[in-house]
Amino acid sequence: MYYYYLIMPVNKLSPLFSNSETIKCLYYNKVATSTEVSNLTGKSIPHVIKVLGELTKAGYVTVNGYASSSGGRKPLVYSLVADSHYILSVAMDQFSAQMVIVDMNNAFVTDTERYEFPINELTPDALIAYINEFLEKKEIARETIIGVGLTMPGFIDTEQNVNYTYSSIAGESLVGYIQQQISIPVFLENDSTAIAIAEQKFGVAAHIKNVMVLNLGWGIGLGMILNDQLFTGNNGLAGEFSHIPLFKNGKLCTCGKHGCLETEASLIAVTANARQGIKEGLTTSLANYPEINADIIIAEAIKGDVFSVKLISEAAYHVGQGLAILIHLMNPGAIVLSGKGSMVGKLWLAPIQQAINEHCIPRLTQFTEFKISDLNTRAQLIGGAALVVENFGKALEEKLNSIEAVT
Amino acid sequence: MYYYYLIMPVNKLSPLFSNSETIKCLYYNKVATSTEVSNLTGKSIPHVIKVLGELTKAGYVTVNGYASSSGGRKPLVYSLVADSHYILSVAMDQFSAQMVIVDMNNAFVTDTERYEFPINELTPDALIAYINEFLEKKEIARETIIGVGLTMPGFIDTEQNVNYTYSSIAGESLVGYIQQQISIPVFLENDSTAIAIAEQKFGVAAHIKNVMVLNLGWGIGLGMILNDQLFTGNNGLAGEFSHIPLFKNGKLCTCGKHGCLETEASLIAVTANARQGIKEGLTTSLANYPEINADIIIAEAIKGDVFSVKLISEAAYHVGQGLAILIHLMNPGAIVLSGKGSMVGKLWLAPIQQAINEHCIPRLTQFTEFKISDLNTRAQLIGGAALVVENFGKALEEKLNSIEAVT
DNA sequence: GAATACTTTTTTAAATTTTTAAAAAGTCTT
DNA sequence: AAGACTTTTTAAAAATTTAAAAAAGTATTC
Repeated sequence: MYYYYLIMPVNKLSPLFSNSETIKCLYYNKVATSTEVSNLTGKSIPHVIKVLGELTKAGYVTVNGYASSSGGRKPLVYSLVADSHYILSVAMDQFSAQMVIVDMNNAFVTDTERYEFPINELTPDALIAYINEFLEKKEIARETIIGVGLTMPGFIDTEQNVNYTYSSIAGESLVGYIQQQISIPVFLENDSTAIAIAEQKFGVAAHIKNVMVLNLGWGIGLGMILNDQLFTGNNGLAGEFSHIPLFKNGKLCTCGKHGCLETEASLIAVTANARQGIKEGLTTSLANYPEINADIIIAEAIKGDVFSVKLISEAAYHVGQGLAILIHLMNPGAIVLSGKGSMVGKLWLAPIQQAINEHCIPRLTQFTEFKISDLNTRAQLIGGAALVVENFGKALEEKLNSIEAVT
Repeated sequence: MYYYYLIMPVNKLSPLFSNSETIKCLYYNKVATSTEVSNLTGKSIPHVIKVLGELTKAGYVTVNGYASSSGGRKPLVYSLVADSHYILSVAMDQFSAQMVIVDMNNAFVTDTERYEFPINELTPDALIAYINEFLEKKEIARETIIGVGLTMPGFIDTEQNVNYTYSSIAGESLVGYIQQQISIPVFLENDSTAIAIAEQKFGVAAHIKNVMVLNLGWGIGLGMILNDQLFTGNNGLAGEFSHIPLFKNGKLCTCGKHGCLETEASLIAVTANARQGIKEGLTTSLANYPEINADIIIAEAIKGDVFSVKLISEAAYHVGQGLAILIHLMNPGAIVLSGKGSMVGKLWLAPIQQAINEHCIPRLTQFTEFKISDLNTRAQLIGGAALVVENFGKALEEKLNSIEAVT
């Protein structure tokens, strides 16, 4: 089992790289017929059938019987062999990392574990230790893991594999270092971008050509799907929705500028406003807590605390102001509320709509639909796994190279 | 000559449609070697050489001798036959239409004529009369014109071929009507989008993957090049930069909303501010005019009138505020100042930079370059012609169909 | 309820396209 | 001026697509 890749002649495997489009297709659709794969990959049916046959022989793909037909020959149904490979998804936010292992049917095959630490204190070696600990605990053979999807906040340059914001963990060449230490290919991506991928492939953004996916968390991230593909800008830094200069409130933002959207609309701003309100002696159930945080405000808002609802509504209205700009510029087919904050998506929706109605040309708004994510807190983990699938060919190749280097 | 298309068997021509990528490539590069065409179209060299041979035989392409080589066999240089076809470009703004005929080397082969009228009073029949008048005056055989590129301001849905803003001239099916009346295929596009195409293909935006092209005119239009291709949103309505809600000035915009960028930054706003200043008795050479307009203010600003410069600077600063948002969202490689207003591009640049410095995260600005168009007032006309080239295959097909219908 | 018409998928064979390799044509250095 | 190196073009092989036929169903009709 361990020597699987070694026994197989290298040049025998090479067609697999070019077949990664078919693998992606099956991963995102769970099951598919040859016609469906043909339509999705843009390859001809005879070619697709040949590829599927090869992949079946190689153990990546299996036939699941026949699908029904509206009249005509029943098509064979193909799917990936769920346990042929696994993916480790590592989803970080400012204060923790969540890990889970995903199979080739996009199913979580382990519990999700959370490791807590402030992100800017994390070292590569500490992260490696967490990953090793997790893998040993879950008793998944390292050789079956095709790649690690590492997703985190920050300005991430995916060409250079660098996180400019948190360079201690993902600075220059550190991704390469981690990859080498755990002997599994590692793919790095921004958290909001990962969430956008998840929503596009498995969420409410599926099959919409142009989508703005909001990551409602500590800040307000934005992942953009334009013309059915991820848009990350000229240097991978697009989507800094949080820091668009929108207010003349004089409030200093963490980015060093004044009046960013974040200063009025993030959960950090909401928490600050809550503290101010309590200090002023407002009637609110928040006053019963010794110390408050965003989770508490959200919880109380759901329970119906008027002040908490007002706080979130205000933030949401400001987000809506920003979205009005986005709609004018991008004319998107949909805007998706995702990320942690989407758990209370309906609380956000009304004030956002209000702001849009006030600030948008009606002719434009009619084309943009609002949707609330149903992936909940799993979005980033799913996106991280999809990131590895997107790079399946590359992952396989790197795995081969590393094994070749050992022999 | 007249029956050229009829003599040729229809199915003989069909490969030409699929060769339109090669034609586009030659049109945009003026001259190109087989290797260049191969790289640009993504087709293999043997295939490109075959296609070029066919096109040469059909009279579309000619060989221009050999290019120099940095070491190695000299490549053959191909170009389009300049007079094999012509394009009529019709560029409208709010008050006039400019027309010119362009050959297959992207050269203007006639003078540019201007027809004046308020755009919302123009009828399709009037436009048809202007076009016919122009064509007869220029003595260009109608059969050699492969298509008309019609570009104008307004919310244009390129799927439906409808201008929602000025529907009297380009409402439902009116484009089809014009096309039928003049027996030449017509292609409709937004003015700012046309300018963006022109800048990408022939201007300072060439070879940059992600570019924001500003159309500085009566309003402030925006055409976006994302991942090397035009982005027009889910319904062709993207780029409404003029109407992003940015101010709390209470000023009513033509769009019906308050506080649009246009209310502070357009030439209309500049003119209003100028009148106000004159009324207040400020010292300015503008006071010498019985009635002022944007052209006069620009002229006086160039001459050095302090008040005029201040007016334009203020507008430019506001444009810069909007651009700061754009940079955060899109992380563009370049921002191009184009359109009529770019004639005084340097006047705009300093205050825009000022605003960017104040409102943008420095890490982002370093990746975005500012450029001033060198296409001047020709940008929209060039873009209109390019629009026809982009649809060359379609144009040829429609021409064929219309001739077929006659026989 | 069997025969026929219609759909849809799969297979087969032919045509096209692309890739790979080799040959031709040229430049540059020593 | 010869040989090493580059680049384009041609030729042959490999891969992919297109078109057509065959296979396997479903629905309808008499």
